[in-house]
Amino acid sequence: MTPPPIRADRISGAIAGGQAAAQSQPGPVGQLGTVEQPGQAEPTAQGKHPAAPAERRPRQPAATKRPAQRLPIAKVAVDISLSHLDRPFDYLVPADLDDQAQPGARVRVRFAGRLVDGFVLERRESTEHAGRLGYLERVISPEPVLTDEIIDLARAVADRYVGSLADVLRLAVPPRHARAEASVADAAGSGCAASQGSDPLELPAGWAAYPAGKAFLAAVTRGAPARAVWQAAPGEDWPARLAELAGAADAAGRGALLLVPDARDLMRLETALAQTLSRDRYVTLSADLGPSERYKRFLTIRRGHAKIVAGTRAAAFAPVADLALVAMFDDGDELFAEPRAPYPHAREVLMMRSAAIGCALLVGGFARTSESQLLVESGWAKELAATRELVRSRMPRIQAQGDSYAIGADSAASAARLSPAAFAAARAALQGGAPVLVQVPRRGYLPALACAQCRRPARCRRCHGPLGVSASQRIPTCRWCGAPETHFICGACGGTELRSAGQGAERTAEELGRAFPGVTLVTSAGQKIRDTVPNRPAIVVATPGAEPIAGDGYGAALLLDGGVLLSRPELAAGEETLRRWMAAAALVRPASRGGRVVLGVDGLLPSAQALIRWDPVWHAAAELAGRRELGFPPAVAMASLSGDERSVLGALTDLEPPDQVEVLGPVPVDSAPGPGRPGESGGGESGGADDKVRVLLRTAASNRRQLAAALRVMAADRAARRDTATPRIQLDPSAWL
DNA sequence: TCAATCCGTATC
DNA sequence: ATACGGATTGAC
Repeated sequence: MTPPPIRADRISGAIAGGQAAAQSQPGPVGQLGTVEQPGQAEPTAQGKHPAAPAERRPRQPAATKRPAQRLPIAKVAVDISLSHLDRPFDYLVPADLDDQAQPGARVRVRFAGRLVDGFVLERRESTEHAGRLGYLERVISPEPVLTDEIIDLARAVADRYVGSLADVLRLAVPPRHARAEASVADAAGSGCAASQGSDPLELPAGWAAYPAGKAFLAAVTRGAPARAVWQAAPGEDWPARLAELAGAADAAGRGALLLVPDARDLMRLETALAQTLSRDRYVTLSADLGPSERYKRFLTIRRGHAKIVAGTRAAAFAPVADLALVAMFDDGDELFAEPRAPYPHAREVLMMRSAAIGCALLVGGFARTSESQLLVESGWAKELAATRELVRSRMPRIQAQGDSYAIGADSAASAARLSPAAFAAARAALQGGAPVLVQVPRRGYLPALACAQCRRPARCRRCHGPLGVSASQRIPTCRWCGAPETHFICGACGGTELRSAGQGAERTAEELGRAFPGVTLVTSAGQKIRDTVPNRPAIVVATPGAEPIAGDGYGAALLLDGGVLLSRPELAAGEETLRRWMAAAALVRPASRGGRVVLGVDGLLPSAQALIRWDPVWHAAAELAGRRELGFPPAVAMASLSGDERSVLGALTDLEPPDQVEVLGPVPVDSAPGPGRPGESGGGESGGADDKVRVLLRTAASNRRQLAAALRVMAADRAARRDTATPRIQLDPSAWL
């Protein structure tokens, strides 16, 4: 794809230097043989150094090294993250490595005097490099782990997120495991026809429930580049739906890539795939497989043995052959955001991939993200949602009960801080022989500020960033632009009082146990997560994302402490809350079979309204409209520069931004959590040494490429200089403080 | 006049 | 990051 931009002055400098050094003209291969061999290079001054006595090491006899007859040049991507070195370098392929050094192979090369790893990107007949070429040092493995498609994809992702190709390739290619390499059969079974595959003419009932479902399934069968945003109906067996699409691709002899947030969802999907496809047709891929198994499966995919791949976020780069479909479920899950540089989001990777190769794309979930909504509104993707009638027939009865619990009445309920409605719904379900799901929020949210009157997150009046109070400040301050707020007025209700949000609300399983004596109590949270619960009366306490599946659906779900979720300062708090509620409510039986959901917040809140009406599209449209108005992603493009003050301010000075870029900050941010670096500075005299700051750059979405390009030039420029650190650059970061 | 050192720059 | 080249400085 597009090569990284390089400053003109650097290019001319390189050419001038090269010409001065080069004796032989850059030219056809035949002349390359005349290039001076390493062994004949004039001796350096090393032998005269007093500390190192004359030690003339006879180097490898040069005569044996000759370039390969055909395509003697290898373009190599070296494993170096520095952005000014983020381009291919040419090496000579020694004749004896000719067979092995094929495109996609891992190699080792001498680069700036050091041996570094790299990948052969392509073989060429000639070079454009004016200087002297070195030879490939060795081929680590002839296994072509990279395909042209993945190389292009990785380059595009690196450009999009202002990262280096090396960084993206580290995400895309699992570490090599030699034993695994030997154990995977070699025969590329490209010829094998679809094994069983469902008959494409017989439409599965599942997709037929969606007006556009048939058309989408047919498009996948046909290999057409259809793009859809899917809102799963309540109670939907989404793994089965994804498996059906994969089956359609398989029946057509094509590949499919299905992504889910975590290993637990992957297990469910694998179970569904097993019911649709024979075992040798698909492979699952996740980080928790361990290095050997992970690499083994990667090779299985690369060698074309399995063309249906299901996995977690890193599988977005899996080298699946002949893709007809890329799909993901629950795209709002934060696990789809890669935490390592350059922080690509799997949704974006799949979008880029489908656009590049012209395959179908499906982004789905029970809820809808602002990002998906933008895809629909911009016309890039079509809507794939069930009719209102079908939704109504499948959804449970949902009511909101405010967050004023237990007005005197039932002492058992009040002990568990359950509202009477919640208590009644739970009791009815248990009496009907069904399990009850109780969703409680995870602990440990950051303290933030909310309007005391309406409890919405308090926003900065200048840039609409979240207000917070840190330990050092007394005055509420914007976490984005740093503006202090002394006279808060709530933009939503006009309230002027602030309260802290996100404190307190913790409910334990024991409390609930006391409220329902004699009922089986199950918890699913943190490390001990339950996958399923039997169809028997039980109280199932789970944190969001850890809800077990109930075979016949839950009789009721109590969604507690939504207020805590809603008042989180994150940009997507409302959206995220609805996503979690819907994921839980989707596990409950339809109202016609007695299914009930009780929501522990004020029913007038937009997120509550969206749940009660099961209308995630309405919510997403409103959310996106709001973000347009306030200038939030994904309506705009944002870049975050963070690091120590010197690097951030320096980067800001060096940056030549395109027009219409707004700079927010810099503001101090709490130093990143995680393993701290000991021994950074010796004299701990001034506490300001590790101060981290951040600036946000905001511009129109249509300006994103230009902003990314300008950031890349800045980063390359600073990396090339000594003594100038580059801050961490994140484009459209998905986590907001 | 030579060598040790400092900068700046490229890294195939 | 290093490693190299060219310029600069310092001592004979």
